[in-house]
Amino acid sequence: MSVNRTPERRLYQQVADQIRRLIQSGHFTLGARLPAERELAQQLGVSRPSLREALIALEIDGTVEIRMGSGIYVASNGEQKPSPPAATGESPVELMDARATLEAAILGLAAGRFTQEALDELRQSIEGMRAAIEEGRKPIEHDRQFHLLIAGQTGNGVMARVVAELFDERHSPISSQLRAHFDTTDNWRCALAEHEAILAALEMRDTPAAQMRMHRHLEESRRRWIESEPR
Amino acid sequence: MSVNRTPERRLYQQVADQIRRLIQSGHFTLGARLPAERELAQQLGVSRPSLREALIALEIDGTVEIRMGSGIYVASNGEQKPSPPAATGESPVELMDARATLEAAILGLAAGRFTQEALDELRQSIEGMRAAIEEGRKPIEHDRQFHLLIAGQTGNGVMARVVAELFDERHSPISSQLRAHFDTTDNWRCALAEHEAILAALEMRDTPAAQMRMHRHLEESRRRWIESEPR
DNA sequence: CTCTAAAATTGGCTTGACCAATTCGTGCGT
DNA sequence: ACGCACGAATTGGTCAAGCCAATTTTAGAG
Repeated sequence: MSVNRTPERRLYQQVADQIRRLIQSGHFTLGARLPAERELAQQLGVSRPSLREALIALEIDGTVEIRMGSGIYVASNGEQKPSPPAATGESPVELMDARATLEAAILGLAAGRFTQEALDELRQSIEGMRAAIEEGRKPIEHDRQFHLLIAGQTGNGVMARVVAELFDERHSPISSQLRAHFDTTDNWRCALAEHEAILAALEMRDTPAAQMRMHRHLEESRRRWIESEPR
Repeated sequence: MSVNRTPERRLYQQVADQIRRLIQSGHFTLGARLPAERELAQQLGVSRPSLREALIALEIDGTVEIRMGSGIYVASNGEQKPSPPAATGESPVELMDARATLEAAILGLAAGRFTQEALDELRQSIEGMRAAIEEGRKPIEHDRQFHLLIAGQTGNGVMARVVAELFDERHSPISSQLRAHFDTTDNWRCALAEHEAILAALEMRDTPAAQMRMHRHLEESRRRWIESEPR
């Protein structure tokens, strides 16, 4: 059962795939211990360092569990990570709805923590956005900064990361290319006005209003996105 | 700039983290080529096979791009996949706080959409969890199913994916390994009771109570996780 | 039958070597 | 002076062998 080597992929990837196939086919059962490194390398016809590289890939994706001195075990059900997240199959509607719900909740947490300095940073982001629009540029970075400044006020890196990831999905190079005509000056002006409304609510310490406005901003952004969809 | 070796983690993980830190600090800029393998191994004070193992981890998570004969390049913006939480310095506290806020918000959206069938599925998940606990097994899959059934009620794939990803970070193979003694039967019984309380609130159509209980469940889970941290 | 210690087995990491792909430098021709 | 081709150098890919450390297994003594 040697590895069928092909030049297109690195050997560790091919070995890792071979081991995954052996697990999926039942040759190695869940929870069972694999042959020792030296034995498995020999069976697969590769060197021990190459096998170790493959095992690292399998450890990272949760397929196996490696215990020094004991052996390599097929991870039990539930420890394997799901397939890498891909925005394929997920519509812009779902993405923007999720952002609306999640960012409104995050804003609710962050609202009580805004210092004057943080409000000033939001103001600067808005002014930068305004200047970019007037120069005919796309203020994507200012848009991103605005959302991340808010998420950052929670002091929670996980929330900030989730907001950043969802924002980047909204503005991934592929989705941006497919909707180049979406980024009109009028649409950015609308977004700017919505950011200003959010900041005004924060300055008034009106958390419910800020949340409602953030929710509305993202629903409006969704509408602008959908309406730009080619027909 | 040698790697500060610690016995708790594999050397390749420590080397990969060190390289990530060098990138984040600007020592290696985006798009730039890293020193050659032999040079970098020497700088970090490890062997070349150990460095290669680290590079595989970095290749898998999208941090670097490896080109045979040419070199190792820091992936440009947009190519980097989200980092595993341990690598980004995100604490379990932040992860669980984020889950508490986000899943309570998602539950608020989902609460009005629960059919009797969906409530029955939640009940089945709880019964399966109870049976697993009584058999001395870790009901991780039932735990995951419970949270994903709720997120799935929103009909929004993005929300479901975010919940799944955050759940899997909580239960990644690495974090599970480091806290093997966390998964006690008593702790799982507490989690089961909390799941039951959430379901009871949903059955009573009491959305605020369901949200409050979900929030409390995840804060309790965080407390159980933190208290299991070795001192 | 139990316990302890040694041996064996296992993974972790290193050194060193050779192969293959890419890049760079040099020399020659136009 | 520029372009092209070829060889050298540099780069990553893979391998063999060895030693260290943790865990498991086995054998012997009580």
